[in-house]
Amino acid sequence: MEKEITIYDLAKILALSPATVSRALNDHPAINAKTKVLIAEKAAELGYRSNTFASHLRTRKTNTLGVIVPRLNSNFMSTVLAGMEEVANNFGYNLLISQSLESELKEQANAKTMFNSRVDGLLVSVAYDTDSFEHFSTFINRNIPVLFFDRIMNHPQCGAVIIDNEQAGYDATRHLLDQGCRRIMHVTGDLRRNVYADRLEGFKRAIADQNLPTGNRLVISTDLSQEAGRAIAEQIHQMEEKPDGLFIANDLCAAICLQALKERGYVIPKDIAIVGFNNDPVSQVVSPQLTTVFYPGYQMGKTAMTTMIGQLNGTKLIDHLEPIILRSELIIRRSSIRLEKS
Amino acid sequence: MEKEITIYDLAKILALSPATVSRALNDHPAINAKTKVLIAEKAAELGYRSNTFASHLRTRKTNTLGVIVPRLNSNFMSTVLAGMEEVANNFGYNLLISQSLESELKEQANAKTMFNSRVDGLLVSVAYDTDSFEHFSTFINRNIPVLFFDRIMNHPQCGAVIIDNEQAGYDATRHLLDQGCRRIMHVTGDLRRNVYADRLEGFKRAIADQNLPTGNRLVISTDLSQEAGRAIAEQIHQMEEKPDGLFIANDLCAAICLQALKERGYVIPKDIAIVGFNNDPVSQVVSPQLTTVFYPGYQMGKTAMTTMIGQLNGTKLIDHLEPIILRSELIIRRSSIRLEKS
DNA sequence: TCTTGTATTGTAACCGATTGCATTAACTTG
DNA sequence: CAAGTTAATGCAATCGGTTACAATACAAGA
Repeated sequence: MEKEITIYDLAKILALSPATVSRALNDHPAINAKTKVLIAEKAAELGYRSNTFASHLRTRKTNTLGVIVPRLNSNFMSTVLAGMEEVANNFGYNLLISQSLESELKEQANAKTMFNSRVDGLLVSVAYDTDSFEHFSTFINRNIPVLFFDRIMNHPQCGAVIIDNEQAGYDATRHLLDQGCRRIMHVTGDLRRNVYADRLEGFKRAIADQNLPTGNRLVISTDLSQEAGRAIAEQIHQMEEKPDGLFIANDLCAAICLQALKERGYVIPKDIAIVGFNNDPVSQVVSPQLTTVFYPGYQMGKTAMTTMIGQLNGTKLIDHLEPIILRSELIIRRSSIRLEKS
Repeated sequence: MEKEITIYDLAKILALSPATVSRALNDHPAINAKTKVLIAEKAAELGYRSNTFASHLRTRKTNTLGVIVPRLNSNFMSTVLAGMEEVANNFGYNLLISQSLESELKEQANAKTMFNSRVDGLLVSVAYDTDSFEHFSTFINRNIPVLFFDRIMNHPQCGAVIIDNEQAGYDATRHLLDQGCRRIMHVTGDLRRNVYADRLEGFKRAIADQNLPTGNRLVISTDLSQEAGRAIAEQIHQMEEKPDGLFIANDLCAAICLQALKERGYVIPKDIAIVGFNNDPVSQVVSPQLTTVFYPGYQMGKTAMTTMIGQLNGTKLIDHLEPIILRSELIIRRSSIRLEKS
């Protein structure tokens, strides 16, 4: 079990040439079926494993895909990754995963690492504060496919997998309106990110549909952190005209806010109805349980990876790059129910 | 920006030999400082990037480390990974991350992939149901270092980074006892895993210290899932002699259980005091907030990675493999406070 | 001046798999 | 039976760095 054995060893033992061994192992049609079996058996017996570096060096393919996400520690992201991994594994691809920790700088560094590792493709959900596209152009210029998911950048040569955030924002807001809310506040993230900008659009459309004022006074852009949740509660507490509905674009932030509001004596949902986003486990743990939007993470991961691999194999056309839109769904729980169903 | 340039190109342009270029780029001492600068500048100018495969093929090192974790989607794990990534990046290592999803089979498949990718080292937190060590021996046999963290396997040739779970279990239980609990139930995971077995030991020691019976009737082994949390609440509800304290080895499970108990009319902590484990964000979102044990995830990731890289560089002795024990800390919150401090 | 030492650079053989271009053997066909 | 096919295998160059072992140049010491 010590020395690594190569196709040359196999060739020598079987009195064949390395070329034949190589072809046999790759199931090349020109090789006799019996020879293939013979070689395969010997390879298994001796514990042969292909040296991927020699192979990559020669073929100029790494069978490795890079994935850059803002953070790993959300239920959503790790579910996405599980989906990606499943598909990637099935197709014999490895995943090089890294987190940008919501910083463009780190994201650039990660991209550079991926580039130097010569990934065959890159899947990205961009950081909070990313403005530049430059660290991705590097890939585009070398014809390495880049696919965005969830938090996307618009670029004609990049694919994208998303949910319909505008519609989800609309549905969430509409639900609050249906529950009788007339003064709805929306807490969102960085509006450079499509997910937040789109949800805001949906929010505005729902408000406008009811002929209510759509001013920006009730829209607050934060980093959606736990601290932000607390700060929002405090801010509401200080307001003269308090909102009666609250749509927060992140469950954990919403849950913390909900709790902080309760501590200040507000009754949820009577005083303020709340809707979150993502269907994170926390949404089921707060009381009252949080109404939220289900995000199909696993599906998103699978779809993104399938698309990427399809593109690499040339199965999918490279120029057909309409974003792929997955379905999300409003999950209604007690934090927003003010009217019993008639 | 199209063609990849190599050290041969650089050599030709600068009228030097490839060997000199290679050495210069690797900062070899034998190369004249001025030559180095010259080469470095030209390399930068032309956008040269080293072909890692050629390099790996020759050096038989991949500069890639494998990480296998049960799941990515816990606050704890992603924090650990962030710590690992930081250190790995600093030392120029890449990370190949995969999740076993708590299944030994998947873990074995992951290990195999890692092996075939020729990782220089492997960091593992083992799955729930892993019994066999075989998929790790493969590495040991080839002298590839394996380091366990958090959920470890005992093996003389493997390093380990853990917290003192026994002590943490003791502290948690002791706290409940100090709050007047006399009938404490412990909900734990698979006892083949050190983290759960050790916490149970601590639990038993604390109970025994008070001369209370340490029978196993009040110890329940589950998968610590959300469903398990609900099931436990139901089970307690059915019991004749109900516990007055509950120590659950996982925050999310504990939070769900707490809520389910509340729904059945129990008052927390008056009827039942509850302590969780991990200091997951959910612990701050339930009400009352959950007493828990802080787990130094980031630190654990950094320590594990530093140890691994030290071993690879030969800085650390390979046979000095005492487990490294990090400090954890009981965080007391309202879910367990029955006696005001005197 | 000749020898020895030091600093710097070059030569060429690897690492292990892949693949275009033969080559050989076996089989058809006229 | 010769010529032409087809099937199976081999030869050798290639991918791009790395590194043991020279080779060269120049300075210092004898």
